[in-house]
Amino acid sequence: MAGPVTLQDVADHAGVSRATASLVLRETGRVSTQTRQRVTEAMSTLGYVYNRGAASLRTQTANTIGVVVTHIASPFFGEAIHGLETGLTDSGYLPLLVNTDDDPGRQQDAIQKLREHQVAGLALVPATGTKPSLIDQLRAWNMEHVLVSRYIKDVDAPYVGADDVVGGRLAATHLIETHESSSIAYLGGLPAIMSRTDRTNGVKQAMARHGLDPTSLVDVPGAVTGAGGLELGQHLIASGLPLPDGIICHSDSVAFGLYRALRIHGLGTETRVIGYDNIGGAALWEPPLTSVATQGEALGRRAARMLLERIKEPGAPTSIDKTIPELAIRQSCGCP
Amino acid sequence: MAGPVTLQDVADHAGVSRATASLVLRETGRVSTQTRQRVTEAMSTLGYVYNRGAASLRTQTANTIGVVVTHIASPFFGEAIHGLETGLTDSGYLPLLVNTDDDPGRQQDAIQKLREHQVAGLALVPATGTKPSLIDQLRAWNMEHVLVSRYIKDVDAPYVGADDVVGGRLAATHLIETHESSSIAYLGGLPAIMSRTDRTNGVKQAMARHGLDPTSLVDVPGAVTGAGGLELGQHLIASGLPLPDGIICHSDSVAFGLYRALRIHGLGTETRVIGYDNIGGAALWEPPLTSVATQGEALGRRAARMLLERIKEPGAPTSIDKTIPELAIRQSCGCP
DNA sequence: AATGCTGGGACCGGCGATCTA
DNA sequence: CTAGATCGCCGGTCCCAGCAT
Repeated sequence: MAGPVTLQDVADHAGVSRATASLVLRETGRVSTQTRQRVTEAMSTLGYVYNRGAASLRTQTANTIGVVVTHIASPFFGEAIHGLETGLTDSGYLPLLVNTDDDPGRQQDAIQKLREHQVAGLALVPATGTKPSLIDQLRAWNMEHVLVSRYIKDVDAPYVGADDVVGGRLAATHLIETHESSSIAYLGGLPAIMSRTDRTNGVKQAMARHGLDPTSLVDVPGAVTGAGGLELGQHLIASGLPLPDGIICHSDSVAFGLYRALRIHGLGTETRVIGYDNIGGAALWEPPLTSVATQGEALGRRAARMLLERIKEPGAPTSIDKTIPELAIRQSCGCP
Repeated sequence: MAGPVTLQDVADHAGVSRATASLVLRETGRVSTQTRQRVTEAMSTLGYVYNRGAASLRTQTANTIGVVVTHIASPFFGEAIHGLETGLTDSGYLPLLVNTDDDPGRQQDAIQKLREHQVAGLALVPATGTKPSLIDQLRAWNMEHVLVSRYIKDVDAPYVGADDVVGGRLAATHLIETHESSSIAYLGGLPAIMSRTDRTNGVKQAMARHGLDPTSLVDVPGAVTGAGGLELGQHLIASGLPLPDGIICHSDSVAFGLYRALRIHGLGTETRVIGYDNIGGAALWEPPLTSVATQGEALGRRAARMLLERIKEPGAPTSIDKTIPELAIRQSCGCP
């Protein structure tokens, strides 16, 4: 009646010792078929449930992974988390999920908590303003970790993400080569994050290669959300300056917001727009949104794989996995 | 060097017993200020980390909650998970997240795993085809649970969701009263889920009340995704029948897909559309999408609250929390 | 004698090195 | 050499006894 069924109960019921029951449980060691069967039977008749916490305590290993994310509800991170979850559970791990709302303080608290839970590793989308010392801490704590989708300047840490320089270049090159854009804007994204710097650098590279002045890039940082895109779009229009020929948005959501702003002012078809991440909704947008495909779900799966490899091989050198994105060309860029 | 710092190490360093150190840790019992300080100091100089697993083993209580979801990356569940995570972490709990892809088998596996982790409770979006016996099991296992956003027919279980009958009625009433729709379709959503039945019933109620034949409802079940909406929309158009005056979609994503289908055939403004859930992107859509607001994030927070209450008071009677949704009126329904 | 603090040691539920028949 | 048993251990928690005031 009272308390859970323990391995001792199973052993008693089967007339063997705890140790033997444990061997049966883990399908290891040498146990006769008869004994094995008796134990297995006892387990099911008693309704035994393995206590992973007790085992973890003894073996000093956990099968949980901390997943710390800045914006749990954003479409892109939704896809990335999906891939991460798949990769982890496929290997018998379980993610402990925490949202930081991009606040380094909450991030620190979260990591502390996860440490108390003795997670086997940490997949981290670092909040803007994360100090390099965090990585030093993680290393000092022997906490295996992988940064996902955002990295920290001049810090040597395992990383999985898209190659954002290429992403920016791809988008700009298409606008310039195919659509003869001569003035370009980059809209949205917090200025402090490296992926934004990389992308704008990629854009500038493309501009320079095609004889455009890179300093002419209209660089408008801001939130990464749809609301952010709307606001930035309103600003851009209200500035009174002529609209850039091509606008590259920091995310598809920003592009959606931008379109709302354009439409409010009857400018829905006045410029060419490219989004970023190619989330599921991009293809349904009107006009169907051309977007730099970073493949969130695959990215999440790769992050899981890298993290699990590092857990298996703790001494491994830090590896960087920057996938080359592709441009999903649709109509918002002006293509027919 | 070897192994983690334990409470014993802290006690030794501070010159007290483990028990005393433990009292300091938990800020309970009577410990002199001096002793407390010495212990606290020892903890920080040694870099002590609380081992929650060990504590959980002894106290037979966990502070993790299983969160089992059908579609981790869908915008609506993203918002709901966000609220859930907020509610849980605010109370010192941590969510163990598992995705089922709407597969009851994977769901069963997931719950088994979570049981082995001795989670304190379970927030479950039941996969379609979940048998009522699952709830019996949960009860027999003394596993506190709350169903989120989907419930199971004729099963008495704690539930947090929107009142879908009202939701359906709200949408249909608006189409009929304000826009004089006389033919209505309900698009998307798996036929087996109760929330869909509730919504279509609400729609039929509204039709009957306004002198329309409820059996004339064009009922088109299907996937809840944007791709699903696109496919169903294509079908609807290809059927050659005249387009219904008003189309209520099972989710905003379905509505997005439907619009793509309409636009492919140049019918983008030929009917009135209402979505469901009012996700963040609905307001940005062209035309801005009228949608039944179920408030995913608040729903998640309420689910967390109910679950935590049940954990605190295990004997409590099952409560049902059906929030009355509101209609977020924009332009897709034909409003100016 | 009562009160306030601290120490000893038995747990929780598995694991695994060592030992026995 | 094999099937199986013994028992201490992982790192906290908490009851109970002890000791100082």
